[in-house]
Amino acid sequence: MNPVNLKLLAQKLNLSIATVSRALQDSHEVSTQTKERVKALAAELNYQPNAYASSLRRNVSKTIGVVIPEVNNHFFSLAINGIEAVARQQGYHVLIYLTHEDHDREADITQYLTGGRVDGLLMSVAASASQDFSHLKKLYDSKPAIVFFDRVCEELPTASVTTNDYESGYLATQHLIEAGCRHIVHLMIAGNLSIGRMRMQGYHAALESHGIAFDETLVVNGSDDDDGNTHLITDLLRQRPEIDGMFASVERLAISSYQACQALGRAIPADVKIVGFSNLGVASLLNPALTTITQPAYEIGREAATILLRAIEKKHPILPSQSVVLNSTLFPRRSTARD
Amino acid sequence: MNPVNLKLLAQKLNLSIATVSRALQDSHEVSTQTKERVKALAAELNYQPNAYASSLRRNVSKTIGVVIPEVNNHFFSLAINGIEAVARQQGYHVLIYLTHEDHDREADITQYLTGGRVDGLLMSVAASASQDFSHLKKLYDSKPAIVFFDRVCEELPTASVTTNDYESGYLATQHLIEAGCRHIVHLMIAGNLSIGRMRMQGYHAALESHGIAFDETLVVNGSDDDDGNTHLITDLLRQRPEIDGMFASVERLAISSYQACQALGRAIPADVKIVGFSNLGVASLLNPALTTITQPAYEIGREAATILLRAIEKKHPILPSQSVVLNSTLFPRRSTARD
DNA sequence: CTGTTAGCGCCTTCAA
DNA sequence: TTGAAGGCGCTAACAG
Repeated sequence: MNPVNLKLLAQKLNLSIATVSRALQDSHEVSTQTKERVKALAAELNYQPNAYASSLRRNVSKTIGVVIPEVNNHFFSLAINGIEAVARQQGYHVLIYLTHEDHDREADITQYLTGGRVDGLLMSVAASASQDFSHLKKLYDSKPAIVFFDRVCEELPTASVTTNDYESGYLATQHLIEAGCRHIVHLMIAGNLSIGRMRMQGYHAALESHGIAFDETLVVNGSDDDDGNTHLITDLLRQRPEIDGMFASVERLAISSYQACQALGRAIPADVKIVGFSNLGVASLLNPALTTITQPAYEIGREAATILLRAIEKKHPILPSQSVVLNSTLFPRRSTARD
Repeated sequence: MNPVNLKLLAQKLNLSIATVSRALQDSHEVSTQTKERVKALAAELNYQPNAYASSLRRNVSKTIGVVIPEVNNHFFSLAINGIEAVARQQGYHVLIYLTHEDHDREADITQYLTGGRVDGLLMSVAASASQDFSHLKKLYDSKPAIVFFDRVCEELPTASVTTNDYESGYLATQHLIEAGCRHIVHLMIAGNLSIGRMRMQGYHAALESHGIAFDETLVVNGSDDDDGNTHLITDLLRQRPEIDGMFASVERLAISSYQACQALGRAIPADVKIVGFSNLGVASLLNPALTTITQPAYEIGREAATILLRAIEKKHPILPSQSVVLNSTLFPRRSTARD
């Protein structure tokens, strides 16, 4: 299969490569006729410019990278949808990398990404126990624009798109308190995540302002082992029958908490009330009492991509002041066909 | 920020670019000492080869593309997980493109992809009404290796990774029949999909072999509008009170069917029994009666990526005979902590 | 309006 | 074992 490149087109048309190139870019300095001729042949031969040659020459790749912990997670899926929509609209390609919450993997990935492969990066950091962000700093120094979303690395002076996590945590907890709960478990994901801290602080503050003592033993650190989490919660519920409420700061923990209650035969919401983060429409179907907090995941993706691409196009650096905080939707009931 | 490239390294080391290049590739024809020197400096300056220059020169990109309808869908999320795992392990990058079930969009995307941007392509075709695969044929002729997964374009002589859809459809329907159902709705996604046809044929055959007449009016073609689907099903259930079973060939239709029953106050499984494809663990939590068929999505992704990358690496063409059919898991109950 | 030329950064003959 | 040179395909000066 002989390659269809500018040289071939030029030969067939008795033109120079440069003219063909210009014609295909609708340059003003090419006669309308030759433009037509060139484009006609290009279409006929199904010419497609070599992206790598072009990237090499112009030093831009029209490609962004998305680095996230998992894709098998409704929040990130929806975010990718938003990212892809914006990228596509602006002619950008999207490379995807999954860290699986692994710090070393994340470091590996960011390492590769310093090679000019991407013009910019959208990132949600892995929930590693370590506080070591040296790989991110290296990446940041190297070149590409970075915008964080949801899970932020606060040590880099760049923009981020997040949700009102503190407030959500506060309201979720307050909701439980107002519903009569006095012994509220906080289910959070292990690791050192900005969002985890914020939600935790909201939980803490809500307890305090309602005169309920913070009980450290009611805080559960989940892992990425769902069954393990369910066991953890089941055991806690068994040992502490006074528990009457749970605030799950991650979707899968909300589901685990639901399963734990089922396993023990404790009724929801009669015995235990649950409020959980969930970006999955179905979760609220599980039980009308499983109150949910939904993040605007798609919009987060769109917003983050928009900020990033704007900066790339205009060659502006990205400043922390461009950060955006969106609001989660609290306590919606998923409408059924009959509402 | 001055770029760290071979030239720079060569200058600093008083070596030629060629030697530096060879040293970094562990070429046999470079002395151990200079290799050390080169690598040391490269590490110190955090040298990262320019991927585009390399791709241009070697005419391989170490990049594969994944073209799927949606990412916000457990099946595809899981598949991507599998794909990414294999790709990463073999040093490949993954570009992602979403068609949103739109034929024109799919054509656009495949058009871009003929430019040598990817060495290969994993694809699950959009559920368009049209039978027009000319864009795929063009792509196929152009160069990159293609492996289809789940949703196949049967007109291209390449490999695919699918599941036993006919059998699943048959067994699902048989399950309902054996449970006493006589008026079984088939909920399928609109469009011209290989998997839809296979599952439909299974449904059809099961009815036939159990002496139940096929009733065309019990086949519902859903769209990608979930609420619309729920309404559609609700209306059907209202008009045809004799309906006692539903087979949903897509996850979201399973959920819609559940919601429709709820809306009408029809008990599951007492009044209506449902069997549905679902790759989402939670779905079976909805109701123990919502029996599920689960595809090995992660393995499908792994398998498809493995076939593709093997072909790329060995520069073998991909043959239809390399196709793989994996088995879905039928009727599992998601185990709870207490099982 | 069109052609010539000079690279982008890298790899790979060929020659020393 | 190393260096010099050419070129992957494309773009962007600079000439004409």
